[in-house]
Amino acid sequence: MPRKKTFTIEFALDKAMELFWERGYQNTSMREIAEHLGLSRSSIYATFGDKHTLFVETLRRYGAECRAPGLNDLGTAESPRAALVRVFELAIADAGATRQRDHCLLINTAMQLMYSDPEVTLVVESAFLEMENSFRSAIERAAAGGEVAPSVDVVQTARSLLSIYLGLCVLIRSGAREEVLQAVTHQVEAMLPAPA
Amino acid sequence: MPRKKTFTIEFALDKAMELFWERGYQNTSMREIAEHLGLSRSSIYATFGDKHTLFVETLRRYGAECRAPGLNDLGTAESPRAALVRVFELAIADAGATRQRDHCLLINTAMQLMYSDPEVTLVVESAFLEMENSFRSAIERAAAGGEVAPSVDVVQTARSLLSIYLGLCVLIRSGAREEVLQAVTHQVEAMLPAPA
DNA sequence: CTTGATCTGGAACGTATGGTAAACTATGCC
DNA sequence: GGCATAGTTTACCATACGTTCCAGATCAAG
Repeated sequence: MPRKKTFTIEFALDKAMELFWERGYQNTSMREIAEHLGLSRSSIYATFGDKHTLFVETLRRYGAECRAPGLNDLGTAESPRAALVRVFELAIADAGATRQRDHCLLINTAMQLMYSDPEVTLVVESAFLEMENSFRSAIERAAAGGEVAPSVDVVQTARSLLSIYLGLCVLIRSGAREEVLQAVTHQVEAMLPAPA
Repeated sequence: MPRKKTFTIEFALDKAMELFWERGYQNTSMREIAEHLGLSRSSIYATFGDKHTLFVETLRRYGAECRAPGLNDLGTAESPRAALVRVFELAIADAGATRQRDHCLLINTAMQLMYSDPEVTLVVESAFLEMENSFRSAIERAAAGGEVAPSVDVVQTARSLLSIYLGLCVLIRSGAREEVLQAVTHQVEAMLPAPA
């Protein structure tokens, strides 16, 4: 009996994400989202109920699907070490291409909404944990495959890589020079030395 | 002839900084600032003219005076290496003490206002560059004093430390567990190995 | 004490925002 | 074809914000 929706929620989330990503939560109004989506605000409110929950939904989708470029290949790559380094190189390369856009919506969010938003905090926390775990298992695989020295502390290195990656995102956003970003990549390589 | 101001601009900037620091730019209203300062809005507008310029002024003061805790000691410390490590330890320690408050207003700002604010971009960029330079000269001094191996690439390590520090701030903000933060400190130590 | 400049406080303005209510429209079942 | 259901739209509301204006308070010089 009912009328059918003229859009899928996935499409709406993706479109909304584009704006949140580019401008941040506070800087994106529901009007802009509606316009960007080609709908009126009420439809969005009817579907998602709230700007905040729309954003959380967006965040969840981002955390589930996108994350950092190259991160999803970590588990399957034949050379885990190369895949690890590639995560950082990709972040830098993409930064050059699309300057405006920070490449980690999660970090963006972490800095903006952590103030008093437990729901968002949870999503960000778990996303970071997942990144840490991706790094960890990749390092383990690399060690098992003889790509990195067994003396490397897996857990500590994974956590350090996470920290470096987040810092790299901040640097990119702040418009740091290419050489600075490259230094970070080299450091990542140095943190994953070949067996003696 | 004129009446005297009932507050110093330094005091006002410090007070305003407290709020901007805790809540970010967008989340801080001029009304809150006025209340926190014990003044009326007009006085603030008469003195600073604008929310934006007030913020930039605040940023400049922060960049000039505070920066990261422990960073100012880098140049004078007898043990530059220990001072370097201490910068990271302090960030973590302070994080435990005052949870709410991110310890780098600059990062906060970088993530929030970089979208389209060239003035702010400039301040943040130069502050990061200054941090990089502080790290660099400390590493140089440490190498000269025999605290770290001469094989350490000074420039690359300084830049990596900057990235790690920024990432650490994000992690702190995101409520990361103590162990994760500690891993970062250990990594910093590992990046500054003693001479063979 | 007067004067004149400056500062202060509060009211007020215009705007933009998140959110809502009610009218309108399309869909599918009887 | 009617009718109920759900989606979409238009118009609207209340609020909060940055900012400005104006009357009154406060000081220093003459």
